[in-house]
Amino acid sequence: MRWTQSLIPTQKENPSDAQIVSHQLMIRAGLIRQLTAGAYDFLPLGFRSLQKAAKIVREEMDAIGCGEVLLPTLQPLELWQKTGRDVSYGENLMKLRDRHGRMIVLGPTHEEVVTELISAYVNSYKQLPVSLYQIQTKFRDEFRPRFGLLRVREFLMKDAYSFHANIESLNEVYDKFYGAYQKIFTRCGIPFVVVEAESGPIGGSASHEFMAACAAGEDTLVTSDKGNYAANVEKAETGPRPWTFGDEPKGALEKVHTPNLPGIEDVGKFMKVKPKNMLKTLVFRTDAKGPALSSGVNPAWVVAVVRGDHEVNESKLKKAAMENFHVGLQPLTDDPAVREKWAIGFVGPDAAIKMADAVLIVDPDAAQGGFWASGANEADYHMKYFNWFRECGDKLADPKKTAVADIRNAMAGDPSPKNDGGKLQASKGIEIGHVFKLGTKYSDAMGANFLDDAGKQVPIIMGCYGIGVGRILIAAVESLHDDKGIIWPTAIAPFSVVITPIRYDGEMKEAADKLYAQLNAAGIDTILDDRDARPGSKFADADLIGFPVRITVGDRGLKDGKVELKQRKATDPEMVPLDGVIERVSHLLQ
RNA sequence: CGGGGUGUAGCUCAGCUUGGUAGAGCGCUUGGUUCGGGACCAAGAGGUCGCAGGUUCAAAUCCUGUCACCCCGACCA
Repeated sequence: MRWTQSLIPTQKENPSDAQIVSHQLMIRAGLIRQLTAGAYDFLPLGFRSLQKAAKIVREEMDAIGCGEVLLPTLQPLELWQKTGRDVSYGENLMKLRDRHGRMIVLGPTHEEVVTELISAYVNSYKQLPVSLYQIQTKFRDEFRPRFGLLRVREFLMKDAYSFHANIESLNEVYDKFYGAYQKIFTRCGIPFVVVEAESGPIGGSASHEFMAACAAGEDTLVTSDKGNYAANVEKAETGPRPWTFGDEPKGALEKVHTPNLPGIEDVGKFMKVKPKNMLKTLVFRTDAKGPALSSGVNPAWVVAVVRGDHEVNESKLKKAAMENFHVGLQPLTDDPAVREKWAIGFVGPDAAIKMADAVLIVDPDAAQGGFWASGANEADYHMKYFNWFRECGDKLADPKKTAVADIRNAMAGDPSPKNDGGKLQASKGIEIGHVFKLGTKYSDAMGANFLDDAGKQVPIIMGCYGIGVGRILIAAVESLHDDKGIIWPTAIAPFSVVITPIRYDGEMKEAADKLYAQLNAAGIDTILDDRDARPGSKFADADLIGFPVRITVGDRGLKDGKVELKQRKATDPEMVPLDGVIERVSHLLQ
């Protein structure tokens, strides 16, 4: 490619609305341009990188025997109604009405469509397993698109689905995808970690996320300093944390008027109590009738208590509620019916004790003696010197009323769940891939069954596997750049080599043209900077875009029959004779 | 959706408080001098100041509405 024949709008200044490095650099290097919130033009260089990443993905999918398909973006809403995801996917689902008044969904993912496809053609266990993938544009009406390509409404995704007659087959194929993903991200040159993620209906280690470690990431990873545990914070467990409710009261209960204070922090400041000495109390409505409590009433409410500086982890709480009280939970909503019964915002743990149809789940860190402040169960009031036993009595020891369980997000400093003395650490990452054992959620909903070897109709077992292709680029740029610009890994660089003639005329032009032809003939991806620009700005652009190798053709070197060869990641250039360029470049690009 | 902010030339921004014929730097065009890390001189092109109303003799500037974009938050009420 000749520079002057392409569209490469580099710019010196950072765009004012770009917050993270990858966004800034990708715009400055002329790779992408924002059209509207969450939608980007891929310009020639950006598209080349995207295509190279997609090609690597494609090769590794083909290598594990996955068949490539292309499924429609336009999907009938009815399909989504079958699985209930027209509701559960919520506002993120892009919908439109066609000229006949039919409701169309712009596909955010393709479980419904691919399951429909498989159910039409697969009837027997003899046809299983099958794996399909596609690389295609997805649409999600993200609440808040941001950070360049990180969170967008339209993006290129590789999505794959596998179909199985039994769990063993799923596990086998899942491991293949897992391995393929490791190869993909390794080939792309991105530093990444695999973490346990929120597991699916099958349980166990049924879901893994591939994370590129970087401070700009939206996900929080938790890892053990022993190096043997890594999980998404949504999933991360902690080792046992000792607890005891017992302690002598530190003082008489003191009610404090705390009006118009929106959060724990504000209340704490007002009362001069640190959040870690406060109890945060959340009220959840149950969604199923559990067994009778000691009071003889089914629990309608689960009251969760964590320390003021901690965050409730809803899926841990759900699990604890199920294990201890055999009830499911409804998501938190601001409901007048809830406010009628509870002084929402000012609830104290003792309210759960007094309420006959409520149960209490306390995080170990909150189930300690000492000084506590909490809500006073009355609008605009909190209380100080809350003491567990004095305020709650022996109901704390009643397993049908009270449970202590890990219900908060893991944090740096927590004990590792491996129970080996490891301490957890927290860091940020970008989710670039996700593998997931789906089970029969979609085949059940859509009636995708097959006849097993006993002649019985059973639902197909599924797995699904996604990669955000654009995020591969972000992850690379975020982790590989310096103050001059991007430092592309060769595998996904827009071009491997840039030829920079000091002046594009005379001898230098001749030599540059010849090298350009030779490199292309050798199958090396090369761009020729044939602009009539000063060397300084050509160098600056080459560094900004981040081509792995730059060949500078200047009169100084040509006198000795040499050109200068510089790797983007290296500090010093080397002089190479003209007839040795191909060999040297091939070597450097390996 | 709540809160905050910004819309002026392709890009980064000034001008707005206190209304009076539209500005700078970068980029772009032409000519010249230059030419190994973002050159210099000279001459130019380019904006109905997001959009719509209103106030006024007069609006980028004041008022109202609206749209777009950015940031923060959004389960801890």
